Amino acid sequence: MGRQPCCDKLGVKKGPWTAEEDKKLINFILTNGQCCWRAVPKLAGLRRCGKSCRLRWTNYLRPDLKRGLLTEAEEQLVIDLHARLGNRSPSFISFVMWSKIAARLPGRTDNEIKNHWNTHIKKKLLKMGIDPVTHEPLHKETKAEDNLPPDSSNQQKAESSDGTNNNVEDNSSSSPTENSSSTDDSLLLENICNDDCLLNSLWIDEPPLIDAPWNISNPPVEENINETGLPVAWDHQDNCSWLLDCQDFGIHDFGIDSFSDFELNTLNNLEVGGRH
DNA sequence: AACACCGTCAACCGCGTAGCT
DNA sequence: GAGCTACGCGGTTGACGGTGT
Repeated sequence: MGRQPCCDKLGVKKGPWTAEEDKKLINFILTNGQCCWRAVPKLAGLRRCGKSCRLRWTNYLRPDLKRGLLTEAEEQLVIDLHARLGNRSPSFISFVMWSKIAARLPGRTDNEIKNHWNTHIKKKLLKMGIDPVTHEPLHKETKAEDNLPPDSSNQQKAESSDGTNNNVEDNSSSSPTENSSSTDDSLLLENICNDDCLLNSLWIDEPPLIDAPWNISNPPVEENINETGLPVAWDHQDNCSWLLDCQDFGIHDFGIDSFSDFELNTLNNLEVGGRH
């Protein structure tokens, strides 16, 4: 089937978002909720494609987003989840479900976690002598691959692990593979750190435990709070004081009736500072 | 001071697929 | 069941800021 572009290429703006655009998008979503992204740009008066609007919203403008570096605990969780989810694709090409991982980390986006993985965690693991893809010791990699096809190498290597890497990866060293039996999966599940229902919730179509994207009451971590009590990420907007209004909303569903006229007016009356 | 290099991350691209007709 | 539309996802790119020379 032919695939149409998500938007008219002509007249569609690309590149960094301006504060003005952000304001328009937030204003629109606060008013109308999230629906039909394709129509959003037109209705919001933006010269962007719907996809771009969705991305901007989910990765940057959502009021519940924490920003800043991942905490140690978050990082460990990402590593742990990556070890378990990374190779579950039927084709067993490395397939990381960043969105699933992100669902376990309140206030974090898949894009953010993906970036953090590629820029920080990957290097960290490599430095520790661990293959960030297989979560196996690097020195085993070449040995095992001599005798085994790539698809079946993980289990063998895991079993032959000498346990020299006493890090979080150790208990996740048996990345699932195509040949994983249900027994292997059971073993994996047993090893999951303090939430056995984790993978079930990820792999069965169950709502994620963290399923309240608008749970503004979820406090940002301390180190991400600035002197005004706001997430520091909001400082990144040159003028994002107007986002304050979002925090007070009962916007679990972001319905139009979730905030007051005053708040809407505040949004409308904000001075738009230049961004970037 | 000027330039090159590197790291980070926001944004884009294209594919897969759910859902509708 | 086929065709189409829209959305969500992971991979990738490129702009920008920081650091080193």
